[in-house]
Amino acid sequence: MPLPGLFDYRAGGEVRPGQRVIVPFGRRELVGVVVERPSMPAIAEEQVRDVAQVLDDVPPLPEDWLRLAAFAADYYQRPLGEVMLPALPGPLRRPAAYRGKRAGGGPVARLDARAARAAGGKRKGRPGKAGASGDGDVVAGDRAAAGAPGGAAGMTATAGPAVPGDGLVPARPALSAAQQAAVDALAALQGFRPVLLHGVTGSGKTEVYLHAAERVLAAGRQVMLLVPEINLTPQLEGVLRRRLEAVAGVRGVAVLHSGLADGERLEAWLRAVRGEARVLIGTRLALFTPLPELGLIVVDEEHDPSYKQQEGLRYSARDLAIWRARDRGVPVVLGSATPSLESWHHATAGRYLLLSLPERAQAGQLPAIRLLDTRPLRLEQGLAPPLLAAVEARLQRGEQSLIFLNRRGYAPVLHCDACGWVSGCRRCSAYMVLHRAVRPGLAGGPYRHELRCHHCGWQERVPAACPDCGNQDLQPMGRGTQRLEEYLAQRFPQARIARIDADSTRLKGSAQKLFAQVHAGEVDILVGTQMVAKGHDFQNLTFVGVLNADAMLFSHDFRAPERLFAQLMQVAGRAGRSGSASEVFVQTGYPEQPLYQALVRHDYVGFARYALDERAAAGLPPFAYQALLTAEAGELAQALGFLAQAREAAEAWAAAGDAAAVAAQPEAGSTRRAAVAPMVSAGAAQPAIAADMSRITLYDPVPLRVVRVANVERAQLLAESDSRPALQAFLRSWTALLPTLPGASRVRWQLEVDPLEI
DNA sequence: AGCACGCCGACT
DNA sequence: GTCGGCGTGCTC
Repeated sequence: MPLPGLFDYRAGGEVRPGQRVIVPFGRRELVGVVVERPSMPAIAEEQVRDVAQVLDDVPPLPEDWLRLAAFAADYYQRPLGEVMLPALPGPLRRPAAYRGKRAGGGPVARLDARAARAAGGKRKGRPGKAGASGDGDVVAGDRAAAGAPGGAAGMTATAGPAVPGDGLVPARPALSAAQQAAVDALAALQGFRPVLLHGVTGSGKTEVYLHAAERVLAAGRQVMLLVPEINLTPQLEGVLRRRLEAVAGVRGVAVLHSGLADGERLEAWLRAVRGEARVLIGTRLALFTPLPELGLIVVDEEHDPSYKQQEGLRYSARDLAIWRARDRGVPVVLGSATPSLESWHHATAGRYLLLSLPERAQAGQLPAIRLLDTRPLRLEQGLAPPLLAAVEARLQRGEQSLIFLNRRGYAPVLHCDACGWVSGCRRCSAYMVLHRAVRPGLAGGPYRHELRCHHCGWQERVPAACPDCGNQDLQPMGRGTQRLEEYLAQRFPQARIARIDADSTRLKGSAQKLFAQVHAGEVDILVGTQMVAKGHDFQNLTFVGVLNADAMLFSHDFRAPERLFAQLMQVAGRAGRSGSASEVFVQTGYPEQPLYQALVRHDYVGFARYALDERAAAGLPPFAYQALLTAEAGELAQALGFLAQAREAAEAWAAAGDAAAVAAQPEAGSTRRAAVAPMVSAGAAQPAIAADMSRITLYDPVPLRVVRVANVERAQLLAESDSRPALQAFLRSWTALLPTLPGASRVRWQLEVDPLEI
């Protein structure tokens, strides 16, 4: 349960840490994980209840899994149960799956029985071990045997042998010199080592991962490959699957992500845990899968914000991957064309091994990027004439164009020119966005559109007239992808136009369908939000136009420039994959900005240097460590009040100096304590704290940018330190104190460690 | 998180 | 008189 602490039960005999048990909990039964066997219960013995059943249908969760969970719980200041819960497949967490008549031994037994029936007795339930299962093993065995003896040097040199047969496995391209150097460097690694693989878009990072993976597989170890969003990139999944199945066997590759049904997820998890799957490809949640023979972790597109879970346990799968690699003593490869500034900082400081792929591997040249200064231009529906001309030229040549606009809907707001009314959400402090109506019933007003709040989901019909003054001529302000699509259709009537954004891909499978149309050449102009920026190779795409990039340039989030640069590099990278010369136009009113100047030069390194200088000067991450306390309440004053209490309590610690810390931590060595801070007389009833408060900065509580969402008002308080351990020590004491504050019962609060958005 | 208890408003 | 709203408290 997401409750602090552990619960003690009585169990006879052979119950070991890592085993799952069914236990009574209040009036219910729950699946629990045995964490430790204390000699004494923490509560009166007569209150201790009995374990109802010990489950042994899966191997006990290994020690390193328990360590990982304990670390994550401690680091992110969340209950251990809350970490473990989502880390296990659903069916393994439900006691009902084991009790009652139909259960028949539980979900694992049922799954195995089904698999045995499917195998039809030929392979009589031979427990899979070390890749020795499944039909693909004939190939796998041969390749593994070829590569294994004396290391895999023979395998990874130049172009590997093409895998014969089905034509599904693409011919293996010869490695570029840079790729080869990276592969060799990875081959030389032993034990824990973080590696940053910095490769421009199209430089063939995937190929490097694959070679590294093949070597590890040949040595009989397992590989974990994390990707940001597997649902959006079935293309990548297909490539990885086919290539790795050639080595690990058809059953040797498991894929794990949140889109799977319970049974599928359980099956993939089991295959990984049992060692049948040699490669695990997955999204952030896959990080928590036990892998008995883990030999390598790869984090692809390591800068991607999707690695940060944004609800519940707000963990960073990339950061935990590095922790896990260290714990297991294996290398971890972080790959990106635009590494996070955190990773880049580590790499340039020598803490990570930096490997670079500076050129595109295949024919494709990097596209020429040009900034369109919009200030002197007259725009047509937000589009600069040179950009329209570039699209026109592509149409003439039968090539594809992509227009990138990171704003969905028709227009960001509806406006009354007569009185100044704007379409605000009644439940949020945000504008209602004008959308093309999906449900005709909602379509009223002059536009056959509807208004939608992107924060709370509220929808309503477009008013026929201004609610304040009755003016019947309400105007959409600004533009989103729908309006852009509409204009382009009118401007280029002969063109086939597709729009890819969260709205056009809401239905399952529709994203794949739209992408397939683009790949098949059935689309001339593609309009899209950031969804189109990731991962896709559009062979016939020779032009990318970027609109409204400046909006992000001036966001108040200090990470906005980093995200913008990464996004622009990514979207620019969609062009020119086939080798024909291609162009990227970025419309901006600020072409002199260093970010844009670096973009034109494809100069990540220059951008990173500039951005890191700014971060250092401002004392921001990666030069500082942060935690964000957020409070929600019916009224802003309550949220702010609670945060003020939280801050005052911490400041009282600081005022009391370290004396209380001395009292709180008798086990700490006295010399060390004396060195940390001078002794100050302890206040009479100061709560104890075991942190060096002189290294903690607490900022003023402030309302969130969108202060009200669904009638809840929100505020936040930032805590910062130049020392991660100091921050951690402070957070431990703070989270213990927060529930005892008088304002705590009036708000919902939440602490986020290493927040991505502030 | 559930699930109980518990104490005040709209129905049969 | 009863169903049911969600505030508060507990779960070894």
